[in-house]
Parts: sequence; C-alpha cells; structure tokens
Amino acid sequence: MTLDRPPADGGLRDRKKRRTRTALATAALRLVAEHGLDQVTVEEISAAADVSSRTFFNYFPSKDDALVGDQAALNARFVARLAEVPPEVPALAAIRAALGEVVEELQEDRELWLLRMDVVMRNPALLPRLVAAGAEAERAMTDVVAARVGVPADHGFPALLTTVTGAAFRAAALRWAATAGARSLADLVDQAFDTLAAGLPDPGTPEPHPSRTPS
Amino acid sequence: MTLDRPPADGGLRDRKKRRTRTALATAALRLVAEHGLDQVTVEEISAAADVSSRTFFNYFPSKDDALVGDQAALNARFVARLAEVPPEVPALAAIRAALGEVVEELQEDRELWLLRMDVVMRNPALLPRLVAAGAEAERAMTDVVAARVGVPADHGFPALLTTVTGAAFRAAALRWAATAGARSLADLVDQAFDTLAAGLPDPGTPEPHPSRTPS
DNA sequence: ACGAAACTTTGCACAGCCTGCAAGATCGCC
DNA sequence: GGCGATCTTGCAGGCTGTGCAAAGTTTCGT
Repeated sequence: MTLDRPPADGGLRDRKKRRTRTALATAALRLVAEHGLDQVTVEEISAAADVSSRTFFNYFPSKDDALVGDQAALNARFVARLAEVPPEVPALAAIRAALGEVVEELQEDRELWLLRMDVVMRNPALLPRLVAAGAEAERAMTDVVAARVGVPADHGFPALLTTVTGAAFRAAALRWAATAGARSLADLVDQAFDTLAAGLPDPGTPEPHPSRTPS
Repeated sequence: MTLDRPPADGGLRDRKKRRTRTALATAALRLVAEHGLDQVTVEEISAAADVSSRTFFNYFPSKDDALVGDQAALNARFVARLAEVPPEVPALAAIRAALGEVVEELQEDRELWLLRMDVVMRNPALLPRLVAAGAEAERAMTDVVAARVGVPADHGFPALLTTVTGAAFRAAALRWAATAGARSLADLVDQAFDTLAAGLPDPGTPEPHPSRTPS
C-alpha cells in the first residue's frame, strides 16, 4: 500500500476537478437564472459543462446542491471561527464576530454569491435548501453555544440563538441580493444584528426609556 | 348553468374525502416514524390507506407535504389573527399574540402535532419543508408587518421580524416535541419570545448594566 | 326511481431525479 | 513504458410526480 497523498492543489487532475465543479455550478446558476428551476434538467446542465449527467451526480448529490453551493464548508469555517472568540464575549456578539469573517469570504466571490442569492430568491423551493445545508452545522453550532454559555442540555437558549441568528443572516443576504449589492453585506448583517440585540423594537420607536436621545 | 354550491361539510362525498386525507396523513406519519423517511414509499403509504398511489398525489403534491400537514392553512389563519391585533401594539408583541391563538389550535390536536414534530426532528430533510410551507405566507406576513409599522418597502425590518419569529416558533415547537410535551407549547413559545424581546442575552446575565448584584 | 351532471378514483404512460455497478479512460508516479 | 489510483461514462433500475382518459361514485333534478 503506497498511501501517497495526492497534491491537493497543484496536480493536473485536481485542477480538472476544480474546473469541472465550478463549470457545473456556474452553468447551473446561469441556466436556472434564465429559465427557472423546473425548466432546467440535470442533463442540460451537464451538457453545458461538457460532462455526462452521471458525472454531475459525482460532484453534487442533487440538482439543488449545485445551486446553493458548499454551505457545509462555509458553516464549518464559521464554527471554527466561533470557537476562537474569547468566552467572555456574550454569545450573540460572538456569533456576530464570527459571522463577520464569513461575510468577508462572500464578498470575495461577490458576483457569484449575488447571482446565487438572486436565483434562490426567484426560486423559493431552494430557500429551504439553504436551511437544510446548514442544519447539520447548526447542531454543531448549538453545541458550541451551549458550552460557551454553560447551560444544561434541556435549555432552549442555544438552539434558539443559532436558528434565530441563522434566519437573520439569511434575511440580510437575501436583502443584499434584492438590492443587487448596493449596500455592503457587512452593513446589512450589522444592522440586522443591531435590531436583534435591541429586542426587535418597531423602527421609529428607538427607546423603551426615552430619557436620552438616540445616537 | 346549475352553479350549485356543494355542501362543504355535511355531504357524504366530503366526509369520504376528509377521511381519506387524514388516513393518508396519519399512515404516512406512522410509517415514517417507524421506518424513516427514505424507507417508506408513496406506494406503501397509499396501500396503508387503501387507495392507489395515484390518489395519494391527488391529495398531496409530494410525499413530504403529507407529513408536514397543511401549514398554509395555519399560516393563513395566523395572518388573519395578526391583522386583528390593534395597530398600537408593537409588531413583535402583535405576532406573539396572534401566535398564541395558533398555539391553542395545535394543542387541540396535541398528539398529532407531537408525532409530526417528532418525525420532522428525526428526518431533518423535512425541516426545510416547514419553512417552505410558510414561505408564501411569510411574504403575506411581511406585508402586514410593513403596513403596521409603516416603513418603506426597502426597509429590512418586516422581513427580518417575520423570519426571526418564524424561526423562534419552530425552535419552540421542536423543543416541545423533544420533551414529549412535558411543558406546554404556550410556555415554550412565551419563553422564546421573552428571550427575543430581551435581545437574546446570555442566560445567567440578566442585566446589561451590572450595577446590581446578579441573582 | 331514473338519468344526467359533477366529481373522484384508478391505471397507464412518461419525464425527471438519483443510485449502484462495471467497463473504459485518464492521471500520477516509478 | 507501465502499474495503480482515480475519474468518467453508460446502463439498468427504483422512486417521485404529472397528464390523460376510462371507470366508478355521489349529487341533484325530474
């Protein structure tokens, strides 16, 4: 048994795989953006990427997965970042901080993610997939939060916090796409988390104790 | 043209339909609870309900829909309740109040919904479906909230509030099922909304201004 | 009670998604 | 060049979901 570790990046084989994967993903996004989710078959996507439809399923377990992207990897990195935030930081702020780094990654592939969010928005059947992709990672995240705040397992806070912040983040991302990236994703996420931290007050009702003028 | 309005409830035909629908739904839940989502086919569910598999699709557009129930109807009633809450009530409290009435409905079919939530929890692929079922109603809800708080369409608050409260409610419902209904759903929802209104502080950190000794 | 009209169930054909499996092509390394 | 590992592809097949038309059932008027 040779047990050679194949070069993870430099090899020709690896480059080909990477190219095929992005070709499939971008072809899927482009076609679905133009014709709609139901009007595009896996066969058409595969043809656009010059591979067989069987190969498509070697790269993505389902048609939807090619569209929503590798959420699992994003989530894993997010959880890793979250674990690095000092434990004194309250959980909500910690999540916000860890999310900031994820946001930067999305900004790097700005066009891709804008298109992706646009496609998700126009094909609501995909929105659930965004949740599903994060479902497993959400459990991991719940564990991290539970350990951080030190509550018993039957306490609902960790699960509530993770699912609510996840929803807030998705809302910000969709809004980002809705405005075609006019405002930065970081801004929108910040604003959403500010609202969350303030207890979701009606806008225009800044303070429950209006003794000071809001900033 | 006859234009007769068929009796919406009393007729034999209607009773049969109702029976078939619940037979399919309960058979689906029972079988999936026992064997898992992927191990149960539509044909098996239909056989258990003594109809053809083609008839199954006359009642439910997909296998999943038979399991998650008629979320759309629930949501519609919720939106109607929401519209009845006086406009002075802040949006978060208004949602909470409207949700209270929905919770009562779920309590009436307690066993059914506990089983349903249990199945969803054990088959995470269904969790997204809960969101999807509410997706359209969530837009309607967003509109109601926007009108209530009177913000421009490009403001993110209504969408944020609806998706976040939806997530909080689902979290409470799942927790309800996780504890087999030991605590009432109304209690769990109340607690989740209290936490939301408080800005999701860490438990054990009751006050943001620790000038007093924490309990 | 009879029959027409409306509705429901069912079988059939079919498209699309997705999964094993095995054969063939390609790449990495000696 | 040649061997082993990996990737691609075709094929067979099961399951989901839809359209269509035939057959069965309920409703309603006469």
